[in-house]
Amino acid sequence: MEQPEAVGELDRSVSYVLKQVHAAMRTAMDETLRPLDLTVPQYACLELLGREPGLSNSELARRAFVTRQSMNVVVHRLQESGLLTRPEQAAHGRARPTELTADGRTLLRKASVAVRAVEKKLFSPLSEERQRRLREDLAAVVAG
Amino acid sequence: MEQPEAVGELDRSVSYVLKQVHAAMRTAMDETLRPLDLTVPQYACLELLGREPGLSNSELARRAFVTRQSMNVVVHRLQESGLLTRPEQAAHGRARPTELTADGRTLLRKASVAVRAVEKKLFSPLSEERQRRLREDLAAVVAG
DNA sequence: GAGCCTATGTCAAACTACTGACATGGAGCA
DNA sequence: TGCTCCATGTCAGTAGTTTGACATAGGCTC
Repeated sequence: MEQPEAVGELDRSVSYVLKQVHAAMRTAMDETLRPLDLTVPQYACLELLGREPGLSNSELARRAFVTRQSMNVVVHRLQESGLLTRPEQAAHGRARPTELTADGRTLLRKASVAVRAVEKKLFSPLSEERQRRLREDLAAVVAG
Repeated sequence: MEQPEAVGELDRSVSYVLKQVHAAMRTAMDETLRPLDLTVPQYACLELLGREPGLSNSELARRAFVTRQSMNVVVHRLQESGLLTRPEQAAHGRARPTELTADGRTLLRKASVAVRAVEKKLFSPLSEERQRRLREDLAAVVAG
C-alpha cells in the first residue's frame, strides 16, 4: 500500500489531476481565510462584489457556481456581519443590487491579499509563462 | 448585467478559471452517471478499486479527496448494492481490503466509458498536445 | 389588456460532507 | 512486558448545499 502509484494510470486522467489541484487549492484557501472568519464561498461573494458592485443574489450564485439558495445564506450572513448591504425593496424588478460596506471593502482587501499569496505559492512550481499558458488552456475549455 | 465581464479581471485568476472548469466537469459527470444510478464519489470509489483492488476505506478516502467518514457511507451503500465486497474481519490490522464484485466491474466498465467520453468532449477545445501539456502543468502543481 | 414565459427571492425538507470523539489493532521502543 | 504512538473503523452531532416548490415582478406576444 506504500508503493507510489502501482499500475493505476490515474495521472493520465486530466480530470483526476484537476480535481487534485482543486482540492489542494480549496484546502489552502480554507486555512488562509479561517483567521479572517471567512469561508471560501463568503470570500467569493465579497470578491465578486468588489469587482462588480450591484450584483444580485442570483447573479452572485451563478458566478460562484452555487445555487441561489446557497448564496442567499451566504449573503444574509455577510449582511448580518455588516459587510454588505441590500436595499429593502428592489428598485426595478425583484433583483436587489448588493454592495460592500466600508467594513466589507476593508476585509476584502485583507482576504484578497492573502488569497493571492496562496495562489502564488500554489502555482509557484510553474513559471510565469506556464501559468499564463495554463490559464489560457483552462479558459479555452470553459469557452467550449 | 448582460455585459460580458465588465471591468472585473476574474479571468486573470487561475483559481477562478480552474474552479470554473471543475464545476463544468462535475456537472457533466453528474448528468452522465445519473442514468447508471451512480454519484460522482461512488464512481470515484469504483474507479479506484478497478485500478487497484484491495484498497482500504481510508486509502480510498484519501485518493478521492474526502474524509474516511464520507467514504465509509459510499462504501457501505455500494456494498448494499452488491457492487463491492469487504471481508467481515480484517486479516491483519483493522484495514479491510475492498474489492469489486462481478456486478461492480460490469457497472464500472459502463461508467468508465461514459466518463471518458465526457472528459474527451469537455477538453475537446484543446488539441491532444495541449491536453498533454495541461496534464503535465497540473501535475507539476500537485508535486509542489 | 390578457396570457405566457422567464427570472428572482424565499421557504422547507433531504441529502451530503465535515468535525469531534472513541475504541481497536499493530508497530516501535525502553 | 509495558508503554507510547499512529492508523483504521465507526458513531454522533453539526454545518453547508442541494432539490423541490411557490409567489412575485417584468418582458413578450397576441
